[in-house]
Amino acid sequence: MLSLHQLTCFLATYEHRSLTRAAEELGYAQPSVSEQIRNLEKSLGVPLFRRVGRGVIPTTAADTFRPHAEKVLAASDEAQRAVASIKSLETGTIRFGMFGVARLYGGAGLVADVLERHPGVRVELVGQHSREVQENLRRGRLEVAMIAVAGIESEGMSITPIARDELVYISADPSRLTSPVTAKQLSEARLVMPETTWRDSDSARIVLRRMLHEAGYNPTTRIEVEDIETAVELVGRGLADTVTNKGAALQLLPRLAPNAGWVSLRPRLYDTMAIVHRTGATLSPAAQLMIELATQRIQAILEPV
Amino acid sequence: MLSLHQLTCFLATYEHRSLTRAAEELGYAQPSVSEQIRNLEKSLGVPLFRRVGRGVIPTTAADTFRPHAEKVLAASDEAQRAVASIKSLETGTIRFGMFGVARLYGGAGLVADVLERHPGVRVELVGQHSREVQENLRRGRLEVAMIAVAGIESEGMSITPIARDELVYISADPSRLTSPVTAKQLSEARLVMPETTWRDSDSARIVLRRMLHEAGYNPTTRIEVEDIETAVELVGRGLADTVTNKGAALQLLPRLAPNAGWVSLRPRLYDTMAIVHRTGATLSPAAQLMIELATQRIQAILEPV
DNA sequence: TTCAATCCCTAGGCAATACCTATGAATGTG
DNA sequence: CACATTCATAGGTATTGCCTAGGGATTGAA
Repeated sequence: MLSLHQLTCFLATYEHRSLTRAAEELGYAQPSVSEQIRNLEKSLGVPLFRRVGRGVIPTTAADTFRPHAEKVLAASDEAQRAVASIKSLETGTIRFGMFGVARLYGGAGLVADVLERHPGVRVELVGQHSREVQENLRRGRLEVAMIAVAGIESEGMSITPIARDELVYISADPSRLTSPVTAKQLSEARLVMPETTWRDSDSARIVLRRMLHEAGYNPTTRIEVEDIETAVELVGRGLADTVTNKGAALQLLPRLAPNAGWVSLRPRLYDTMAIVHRTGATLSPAAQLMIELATQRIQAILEPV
Repeated sequence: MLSLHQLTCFLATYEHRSLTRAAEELGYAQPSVSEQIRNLEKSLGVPLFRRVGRGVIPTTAADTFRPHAEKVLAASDEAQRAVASIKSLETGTIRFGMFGVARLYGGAGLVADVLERHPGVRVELVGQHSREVQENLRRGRLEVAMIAVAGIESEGMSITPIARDELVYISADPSRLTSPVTAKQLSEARLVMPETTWRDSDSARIVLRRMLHEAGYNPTTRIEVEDIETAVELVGRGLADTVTNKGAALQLLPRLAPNAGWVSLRPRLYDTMAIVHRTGATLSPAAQLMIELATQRIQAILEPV
């Protein structure tokens, strides 16, 4: 079986025309190099050097072999170098899980931050929703993610809360924004809610349902849409009100529903943003970088926990 | 220290997304592959796979590493292949296809040339006739050959003309050699022709038949023999005339028919000598050597094309 | 929920390999 | 003819590669 070590010994010997000097250069004893060359010759089935009194002389087979050996070692170096630059985040792909709303808080800026520090890198923000992201985490397709969690569930996962995001009531009707909205008002409101597909596992919805149940009401929504932008736009047209994360509201209202406003709930409700990864996993430098940057961004916008 | 074996294990694991299946493919126990991957990860300083319940999942570092690993192994294979073909020049057998007449031009000298450069080698000149040689080429029993071709036929074969050999009229009767022989004279002559067995596919005969047909004559031969030496000898005895390659005539006349002479045909006809091998084949050093030597020999005697 | 199957890891043992030092044999050199 | 240099061999130790056996975790089905 050919080995890279044999090739190294071969090239040193070829250059120096001497096993002794090759061994010196490589820091081995002379018989060790001798043995490597012997094994290489055996595995190739061709003598590579003629042993003459003073030193060794490469055969024509060695002449032919040399450029190939150099190419193999060069490719090997290149392979190591490629991985080393991954390690130092010079190139490669960083994959980070992020649910829908979080991208509003930092998505584009996060990518910008990463690219600014590591211009060669590719960035992927994966996941439409925190639940889906969680699934990918569990299956190992994602190393780390930032998601919204309703509680500290999911065993096997290490969840580190980094910020909380208040849930607020949004409406285009100023009369409904005069004071904090109660469960009763909420149950009577005409609501448009986003994230239809994930309605059962969306953490904001879970928190909301819990609050309503405790007050003895059932959640009812008039309209179901998939993305929060659409929901906010509908609010802007006065067709319904909605409840969503305050951070998202602050960002979207001026653009999509300038005539609408927001007010807290009573009692106040919060969505928790957390960094999640498999318990016990050693995080890669890429993951650690993303955690740091994402945390900074989120905490600059929301209330740190 | 990086090793080729680690790369092999890595690629198998990467492809199968499973240590167990990689081990199966490579014929090892699963912990052995596991250990190789672990060592590779250690030496690269980067985790390559995330171990998740069912199988393993490559990290982005692994994605980056993979093409490099493949390149290293490819270079290694190439290195071994290169030496293997060198080896065949030093210990193996060089087999070269050559048709009957060509051996007159260089056969013995060619073998001498090869042995002088590669004393350890065995040389075989294969083939009685260009047609038979072509058959062996087609079946892959010969890598390369020098044959006479009537045209550029034979799909799948790469044909490189290297020289042309005039067909000349040979006679012991000086009166028939005073001027170039025409189709009419040819059709009226008493001819002895060699290569009886291959009469239909012999390129010299094909060229000759074509010329006669165009002039409205049918080829008729008085005597058919197998080898050209016999034919020339019969010409020397005045029993018949013949048409053969000029190169062969020049070589054989002094020895076998000193009283005979030759004259061109009108119009002049030529037999083409060409190097033939399977299209797309990578020629071994042995083959390249033979091509070079044979071409030199032939072109020293005949007119290069 | 439970159970069996799957898959990876760890542990411990054996064999092969890598490397060392010491020494012998061959070949040029003074 | 000694001497210096260089490679090969011998023998011992440490490391590595590979194996089997068994444990823990995840997955998919009952």
